[in-house]
Amino acid sequence: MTGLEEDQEFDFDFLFEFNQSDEGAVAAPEHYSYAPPSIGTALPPGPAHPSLPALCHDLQSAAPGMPGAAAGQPPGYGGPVDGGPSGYLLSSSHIRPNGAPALESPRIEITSYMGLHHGNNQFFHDVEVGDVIPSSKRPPSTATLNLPNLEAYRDPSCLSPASSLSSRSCNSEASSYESNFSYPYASPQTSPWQSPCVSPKTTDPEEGFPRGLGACGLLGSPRHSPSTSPRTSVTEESWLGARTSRPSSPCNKRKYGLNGRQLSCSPHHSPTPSPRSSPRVSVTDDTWLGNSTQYTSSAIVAAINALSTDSTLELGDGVPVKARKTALDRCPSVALKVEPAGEDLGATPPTSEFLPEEVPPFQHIRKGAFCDQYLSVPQHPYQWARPRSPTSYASPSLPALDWQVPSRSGPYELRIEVQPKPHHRAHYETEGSRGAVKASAGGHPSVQLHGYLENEPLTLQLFIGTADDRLLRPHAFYQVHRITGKTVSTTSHEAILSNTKVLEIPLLPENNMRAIVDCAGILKLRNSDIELRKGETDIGRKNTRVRLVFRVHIPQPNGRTLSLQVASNPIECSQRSAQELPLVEKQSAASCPVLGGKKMVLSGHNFLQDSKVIFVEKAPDGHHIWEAEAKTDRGLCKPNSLVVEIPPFRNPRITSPVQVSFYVCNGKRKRSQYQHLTYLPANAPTIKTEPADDHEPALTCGPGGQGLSPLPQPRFSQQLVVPPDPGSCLVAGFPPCPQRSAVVSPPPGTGQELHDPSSAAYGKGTASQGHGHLGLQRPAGGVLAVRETPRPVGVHPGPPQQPPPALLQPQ
DNA sequence: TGTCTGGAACTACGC
DNA sequence: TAGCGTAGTTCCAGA
Repeated sequence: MTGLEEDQEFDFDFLFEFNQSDEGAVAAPEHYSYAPPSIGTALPPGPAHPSLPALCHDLQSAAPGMPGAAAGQPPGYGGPVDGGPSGYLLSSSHIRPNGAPALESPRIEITSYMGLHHGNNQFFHDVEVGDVIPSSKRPPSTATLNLPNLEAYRDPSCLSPASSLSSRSCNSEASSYESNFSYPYASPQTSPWQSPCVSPKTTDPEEGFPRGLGACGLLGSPRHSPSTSPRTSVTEESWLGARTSRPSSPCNKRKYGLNGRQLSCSPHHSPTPSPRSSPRVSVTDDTWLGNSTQYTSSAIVAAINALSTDSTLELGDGVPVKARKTALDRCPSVALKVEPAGEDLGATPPTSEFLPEEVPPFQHIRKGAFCDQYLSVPQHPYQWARPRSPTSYASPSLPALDWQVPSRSGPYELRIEVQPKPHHRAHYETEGSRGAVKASAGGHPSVQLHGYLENEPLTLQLFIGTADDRLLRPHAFYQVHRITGKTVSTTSHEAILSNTKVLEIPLLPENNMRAIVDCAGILKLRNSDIELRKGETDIGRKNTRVRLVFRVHIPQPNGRTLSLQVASNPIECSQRSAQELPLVEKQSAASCPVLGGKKMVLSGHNFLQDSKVIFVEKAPDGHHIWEAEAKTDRGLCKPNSLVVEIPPFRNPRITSPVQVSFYVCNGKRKRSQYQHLTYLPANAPTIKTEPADDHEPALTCGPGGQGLSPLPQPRFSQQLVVPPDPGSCLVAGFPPCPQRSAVVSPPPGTGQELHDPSSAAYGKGTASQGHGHLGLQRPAGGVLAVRETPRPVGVHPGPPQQPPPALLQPQ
């Protein structure tokens, strides 16, 4: 039993409206910053209100009442961990913000992970769970989150035969470990860790295995190296036995129940146990091993997810548990070889630079676990240097990847200048790279940080995020893939944050803080591998849209760090979808008089003569209240353009704008994503609708303007919400906030120009969809950082809820 | 030779 | 339960 970051246990189950652009970012009137605990502790608890002064976004360490913070310990994951039981156990008197009694918190039992417990790790000298929670009170199954072993989440027998080293990236073989481990990464500005740098061709398990992992029995595994291509590794073949020339394609194909969950395991399922924990759910993944010092929030996220899903599932509520036989009986034979420090990129500070407490032993392990994925890139003038200010980036309070971070704050704005193409065929691990994501007009996407006048370079982080109706978060089935080669001009660097591969790209002042992202591809992970991860509830089937999510952390003079984030337009990554599904890139109108009749030109792909355009009005629960087929001008129909006549709305007497959706249908199951259009009252002044382009601001009546983006943005969750009454949507629970009418969509890729900081609060717009509840952080800068636990609220068993008073503000 | 890319075969799943 | 369509995954081949 080892210490577990208790900060994972905090349940940010407070529901706030949030403001997020359709770019997946949230505009912020104030700095979204991360401050030392001292700042946060000074913040009095209070209602989340946008008018509040800048609040410290420092969930982990800044929360008054949080043990770690109270103890005045240094910021870090260890802070809350040291807090003792309070972080784990929910007071029986604890009441959720919405008034609902909190469920008794499940406990998490962390199985000892041999070789990883180390006194130097701040995690491991903390209070152990076992010390806090009597074993008798621990649910035997539900709350027991096995520590991850090094088993891949995919069937080793289906290891990537990819010949491309570059394709063996994050979640290829090596990625299996990433799903279980995290490591602090080297960042030019932030990370005190050097870049993991291991020969991608390392194949010798024994040589490559970190010592600590050896304790897990992995060294004895007959399994092959994760970095060893099946095409080249005789050893692997020998271990795996003869593979068919065409391996049963979806080795772990799963049957989906009505709810998409696995009903049964195919007999063809790989005998290889799936990874035992979801990186997004398992405490063991994110927190236990990983983000020891930097991403406490991720740990919390993982814990919340784990408790809100896994626990529920395993508590016997009838929800099938996604699990296969675990890897207890077999471990992947992986080749993990730690390269000499500083090799990567030449300028990465060697590990030895760091104090022991900065680099817990398992960091080496972690690093080694992923070394295979790190490929050398051409030297670049920009050097990945040690962070100039440890306080600015060693902060553990950087937002987790699934936190909603604004794209603009103060003078700064992170903006996608060139959006990626709406289609990019992701490659599998078994394939070679399919190249970098490109821009529609050629070239590559570019991102620029505006308002930054310093001479210090920054790091642009890139990861693959979701593009569904829920809050932006790292995509479980896709990972960013670093592209290298002659055609790549941008230096990049890989890191793993909370089981998500992050590409780090320098933002250089000499380039006007602009980066051309020509080094980012997209790797597709097999659905079966991901879905079978413990606690993973997302399904990969037809979940093929992603977004590029860019982040930058800007050190502030006061020692805080300002984080900005912006997400690209959705990218369809499926080959089939790209070939068959209609895609609406642009629409010429974002609104229309209620009586309809207006012509609208749709631009996109895969339009057919018999394509239909269906307008629908959705109820909050998703049901269609109204449907109408628009008249299409077949004569003007082209594969990439479609002219339709907007049908009249069902109710011609509306008094306020009503947003509806529409999609192009090429036949059964061949529908485009929803686009949006706003019906205006007959007597309402006409809102001029200009031909849309990717940067055209949306109209003010909801995400209808999203239709201007190549793909519709999530309807409820990703927008910027400006409630008419700022407080009306801040009540606990899901308020009857007029989301649609109050939603303002910023122009794609440009942040939140329409954002009204004075009235906006960050909340969750997906309430009606019940996708999850919010975890809310109140940043010191006054901006509420919101995250969503992407799990159904209804089955939330109630993780230990110890909301930091200063961070979670019940209304 | 290695990478990128398009296409299609193969398999599993759902209806 | 078989057939069919759809979707995911893998492989092939050419640029």
